Amino acid sequence: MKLKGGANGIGYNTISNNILFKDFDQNILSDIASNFVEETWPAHTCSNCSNLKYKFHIIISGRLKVFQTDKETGREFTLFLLIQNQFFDVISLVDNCNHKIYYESLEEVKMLSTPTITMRKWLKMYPRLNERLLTYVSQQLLSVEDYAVNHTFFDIPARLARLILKNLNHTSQKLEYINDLSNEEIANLIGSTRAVVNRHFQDFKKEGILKIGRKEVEVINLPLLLKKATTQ
Amino acid sequence: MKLKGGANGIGYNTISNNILFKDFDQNILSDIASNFVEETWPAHTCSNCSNLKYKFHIIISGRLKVFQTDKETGREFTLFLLIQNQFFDVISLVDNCNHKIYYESLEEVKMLSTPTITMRKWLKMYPRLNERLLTYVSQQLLSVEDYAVNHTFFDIPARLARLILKNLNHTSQKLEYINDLSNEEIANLIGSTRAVVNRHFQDFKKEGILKIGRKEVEVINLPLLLKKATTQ
DNA sequence: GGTTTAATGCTACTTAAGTAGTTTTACCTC
DNA sequence: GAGGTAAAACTACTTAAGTAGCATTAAACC
Repeated sequence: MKLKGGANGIGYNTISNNILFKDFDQNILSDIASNFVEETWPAHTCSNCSNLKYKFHIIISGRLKVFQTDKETGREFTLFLLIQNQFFDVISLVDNCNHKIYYESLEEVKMLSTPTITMRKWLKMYPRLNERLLTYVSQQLLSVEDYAVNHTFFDIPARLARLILKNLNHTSQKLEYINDLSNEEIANLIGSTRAVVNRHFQDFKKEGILKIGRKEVEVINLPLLLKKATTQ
Repeated sequence: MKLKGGANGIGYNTISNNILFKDFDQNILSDIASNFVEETWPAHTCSNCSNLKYKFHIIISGRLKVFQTDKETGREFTLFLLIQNQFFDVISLVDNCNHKIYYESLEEVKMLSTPTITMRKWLKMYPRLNERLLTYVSQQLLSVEDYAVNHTFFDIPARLARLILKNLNHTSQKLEYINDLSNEEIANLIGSTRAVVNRHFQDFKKEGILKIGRKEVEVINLPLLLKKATTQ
């Protein structure tokens, strides 16, 4: 499962193209890459923060769901879907708070990992890293803020419409990145439940807004969808 | 309204005690302090990001509400209540995204401000600043995440109970920091409305959990409140 | 091709959040 | 102490989100 990330391997390529280490000297990059190991999580591998507390990860391929659960009801809420070049967990890098969070690979996910302690050493050595992590965390903050605003001000049809619009490829009229998700996973993204999401998908179909296949969504009437996204 | 922050004035004191600049050399601190000006916002002064886009602020005293509004319904949602030594807006410092957000002083608020461009210059000069901003933004991320989780998993009584517990002084049994807020402002904090918050406050009173005066909350039965906070 | 499994579709019901509107209370000011 | 104002308390109503349970369909796998 683990391979040493050699100077010319996938590790080096990932590191050198990553926003964090972009424009670092080549020999520094080699050194950094050699301190990362490659990990592969098969589809639907689950983990929680306590297992990963002491490691920092960079995704190479595949989608990783970052989520919270309510033990009482079993409901999930997806905070982020991480893809290529994104990292986790920045929070545990910054301070040792007990940030309870869960991870699941939606398909096979390849990633690089290095001990938190190593990453902290680099943060001291290369101050640029702090700046870049700051940009990344700020984007995450905006993303969660967006979720909070949507959940507070909009009903499910509007939240569903906004999720679709956010992930819409305007040339193909189809969804990118979340197109193959089940109703259940869509519900987790907008903070609702499968049955409710499905109910509104049916409405959207009847109103001629969407064409919905199995794990596939296509927008038929964009103006109507835009209207759904703003008015309750 | 504006005063030059002199080397021995309130500006210098605020800067030198702030987490951002703590342990900087005294002459650097003086230079930094001299680039800040003091501002006073009377109670209930409102502003939005577009007015403040080019300035970075540090609160000296008073509470500043950071919020979003829905124009349709007029509802508000409070993201943060900023107090002494906290800053805004870090996001506009990091990238020039159009982060739409509003500000309102709950009472008279004193703060220091400096142009964003000056702050950016310091970030380049003193890399430590990035590290400290990163810690601050990470905390904000956790705070918004907490809001999102609460809003997704818990009903109003639970969210209300959790808000009270988070702000409870365990020796006095009274609320700190948000004790004098109206039902309306409490509602904004948990993403609900005044009437609903009041309804559940009445229930909490009847159940002997809280004693509620005008703009004052006291916890009578802590175990029951804890129970409300976890079960729906 | 037949069986199993998972996703989707659908119906019926419950409940709590939101809304509107009015009444009462406390507080502040003159 | 009277009058005005803002917050809080209360009543009645509407609606949509959530829940449960089952039916149907598509895909996956022997």
